[in-house]
Amino acid sequence: MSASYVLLGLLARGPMHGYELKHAYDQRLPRAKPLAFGQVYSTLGRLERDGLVTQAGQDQAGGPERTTFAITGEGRAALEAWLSDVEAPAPYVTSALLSKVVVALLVADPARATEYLSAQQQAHTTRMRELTRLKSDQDLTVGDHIAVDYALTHLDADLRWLQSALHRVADLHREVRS
Amino acid sequence: MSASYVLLGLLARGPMHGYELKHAYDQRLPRAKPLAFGQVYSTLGRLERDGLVTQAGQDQAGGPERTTFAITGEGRAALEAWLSDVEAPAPYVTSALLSKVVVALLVADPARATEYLSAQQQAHTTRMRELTRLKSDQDLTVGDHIAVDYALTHLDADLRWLQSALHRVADLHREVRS
DNA sequence: GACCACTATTCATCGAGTGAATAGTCTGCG
DNA sequence: CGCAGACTATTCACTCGATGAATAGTGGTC
Repeated sequence: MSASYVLLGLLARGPMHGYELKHAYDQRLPRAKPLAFGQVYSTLGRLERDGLVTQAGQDQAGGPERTTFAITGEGRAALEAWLSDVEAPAPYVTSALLSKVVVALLVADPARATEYLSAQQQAHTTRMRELTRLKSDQDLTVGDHIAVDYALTHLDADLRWLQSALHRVADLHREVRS
Repeated sequence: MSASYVLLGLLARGPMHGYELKHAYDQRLPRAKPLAFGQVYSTLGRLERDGLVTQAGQDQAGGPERTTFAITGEGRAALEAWLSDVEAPAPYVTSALLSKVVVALLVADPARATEYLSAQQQAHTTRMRELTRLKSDQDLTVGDHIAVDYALTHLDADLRWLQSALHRVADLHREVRS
C-alpha cells in the first residue's frame, strides 16, 4: 500500500516516533482510511528492516520509553522513486458495486439487480448531498476540501455508471445465464 | 473483501470444486483483480469453517482428487444479506493520487506536485483512449462492456479531480508547510 | 518415451489490518 | 491526599488477503 510511503514522507520532514507519526498522518490525510497505531509500528518495523528508516535514539523524557525513527538515504531514494512513479490508471476493475450486480443476476433475477442498483443510487445521492453541504463549511482545511472533491467526483462517476448499468441489466442477465 | 461473496454467489448456481470456481470467477468478472488459485482454496476454507459452504463429495474421475463444495442454507442467507446491503458510499477517501500529491508537497515543492499531477493526467488520458478504443470492439461481452464503462467513468472522475487539484496546489502547499 | 500442457490442490510466507493489553504520566477534583 | 480518568507510547496475538512455488496426476503429440 501507499501508507508506508506516506509515513516515509512524514519522516522526511524530520525524525519522529510512532505515536507522533500516527497523529501527523491523521492531520495530513484527514478523511483517509483510519490508520491504527498498531499498523504504524508494524510498518515502521518493515521500513527499518528494509533500511529505509533507522532508529535515531531512545527517549525517556517523562512518559513511556519511545523510539525515534529517521529516514535514511535509501529511504529518501525510495520515496523519490515513488513520487516519480505514475500510478497505473485502472489496470483492472474491482468494485463492490459491479460484483454485486453480477452476483445478483447470477443468483436472482433482473428485478433483484434493478432493486439493488436503485437502492445504491439513492444512497449515493444522499451521500453526495451530505458532502456537498460539508463543502460549504468555512472551517474546512484545504486537505479536507481536496479529499471531499475526490469523493464527490467519484460518487458522481458511480452514479453515472449505475445509471448505465440499469440500462444493461437485461443484456447482462441474458449473458450471465448462458 | 467481496471476493468471498462472489464465490458464494457462483456456488449458489450449483456445487463446484475450487478449480472450476476459479474459472467461473474469471469468466463472470473479467477485468477484475486477478484471483489466484491459492486464494480460492483459502477462501473456501474460511467459508466452510463459517458454515456457509460444505464439502459435497470427493471426486476422482480421471485426474487429481478434487473436492466439490456446495452452498448451505446459512450460505444462501449470508449471500442474500450481502445483496440487500447497500455499499457505504465513500465513507473515507483512500487514493494513491491524493496521498502522492500531499507527500509531494510535504517533501518537495509545488513544482514537484504539479509535475506529478501533469504526468498522471497524461497517463490517465492515454488509458482512457485505450479503453474507449476497446469499447468499439465487436467481440466484447456485456460483462466486459460494463466493466470498461466503470473504469472510464472513474478515469474521467480522476481527471476532473486532477485538474481541480492542480488549481489548489499552492493553497495546499501553504497549509501542509505550516 | 520424453516433453508439454492442463487439471487440481497444498503450502509457506508476507503484508495489511484489528482490538486488546500493558504501562507509565499528568490533571483535576472531592 | 488519593484516586479516577485521560493521554502518551508501544507491544502482542490473531485473522484476512495475496503471492509464488511445490506437488502430483493425466492426456496428447512429435
